[in-house]
Amino acid sequence: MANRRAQCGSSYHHGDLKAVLLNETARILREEGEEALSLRRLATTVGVSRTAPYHHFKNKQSLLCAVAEEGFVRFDQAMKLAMRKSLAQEGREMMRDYARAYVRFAVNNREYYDLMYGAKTWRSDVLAKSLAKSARGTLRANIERLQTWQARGGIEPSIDVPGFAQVAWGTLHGISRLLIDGIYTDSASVRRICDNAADMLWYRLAHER
Amino acid sequence: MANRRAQCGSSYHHGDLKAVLLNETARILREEGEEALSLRRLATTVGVSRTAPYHHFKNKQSLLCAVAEEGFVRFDQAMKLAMRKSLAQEGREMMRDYARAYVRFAVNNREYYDLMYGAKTWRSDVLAKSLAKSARGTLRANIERLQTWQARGGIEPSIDVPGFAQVAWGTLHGISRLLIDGIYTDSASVRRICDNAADMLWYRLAHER
DNA sequence: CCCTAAACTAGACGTTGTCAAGATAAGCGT
DNA sequence: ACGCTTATCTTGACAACGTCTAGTTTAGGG
Repeated sequence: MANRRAQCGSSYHHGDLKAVLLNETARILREEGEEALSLRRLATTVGVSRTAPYHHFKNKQSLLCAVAEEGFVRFDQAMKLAMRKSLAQEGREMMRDYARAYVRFAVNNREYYDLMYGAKTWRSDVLAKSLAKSARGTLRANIERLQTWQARGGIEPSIDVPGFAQVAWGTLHGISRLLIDGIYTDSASVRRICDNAADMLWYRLAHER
Repeated sequence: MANRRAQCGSSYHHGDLKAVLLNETARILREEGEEALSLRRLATTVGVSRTAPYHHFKNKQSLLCAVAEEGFVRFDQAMKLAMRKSLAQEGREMMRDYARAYVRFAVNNREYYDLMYGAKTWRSDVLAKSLAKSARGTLRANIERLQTWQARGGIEPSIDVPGFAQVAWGTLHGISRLLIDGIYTDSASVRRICDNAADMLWYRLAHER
């Protein structure tokens, strides 16, 4: 069971194919782009026959959804880590840290981010359950954190927190997408863009209407 | 030259193939999605051989870029029309109108919007020139409009207008994408989301730091 | 009226996603 | 030790795709 092909020379069973496929898929997406990913080439690269992946994933879309799901796990980890670091910060600086962390993850892990919030992923019914669970869990956690914060007096009581969260998410998502897709004319100053956005969001949170 | 095949029964030359291809492509994208678009099926649907489109477009990507370019034209028209209507408005209401118009266009013309700001379109070198010209022109026009407005005293002088425009674009783009891709949990209240975003943007514009 | 160029077609090649049928190996109870 | 079940992997096949090459048809200017 624990004999990998790479170590064992040439065994019929691979031993760890599923995990290897997930990693190699992410690598190809990152280094060569979505167009370059084909199941056949993937299988060949990994050293396995063309149809072997079908014993671990229903089809190509299912493989991509699995990669997306791993992306959500990594995203949660990255954001938790970033938040832990900036706990002691004052509000505005905390918002800046959050924005930077979000966009940094998106840009540095675009192969995952593309899948996490890609139209194909969400329109496919393959992972409708577990994927939506991961994703909506992330959003809900954010909203609850803000509401706790509001209850403690850190945020104006008149603010509609869920509504704000929607807009904040939209803002960070939009900036990330424009950066990833190479549409911003000066994508050099990512940090400045993030801080501008964060300040705007913080304004909205901290001021009465 | 003016004999269309549809009218003329069966002439060898189609007469209007390029325009028909552009429209039919948009229709397929809108009604059946990106995955359903193949050059062969497109050609067959239009009543022409498989390779006929290649006499009007270098390849599939080139066709898609042409559709995207038409999208930019439509976008400019739609936004100009919307702006003309809300010229007399006060600042905050004007911003709301702008946000609504932007998102409405994106959602109602998703087949164009997807291409206009899709990664494939921008990484492809086919339309690097004319496409980038359309797109960046749109953004620059926005910035200049804001700067004129600022010079007249409608916007705080301390505001960095280009920086603001980047963030505003990101916000509206992000909201549009989340709506189009079906990721927002309650996409029913588009108008409320837009107004929230617009108010936040307006706050940033109208208040000293 | 012919001739050039534009528009279109037919055939072919390599690649893709996926299915069906068969081969192999691991792990289990006996 | 042995056979059975089941997970895993392979080979062969099919239709659809993007695109290339070579040939065919038509329009319009000299």
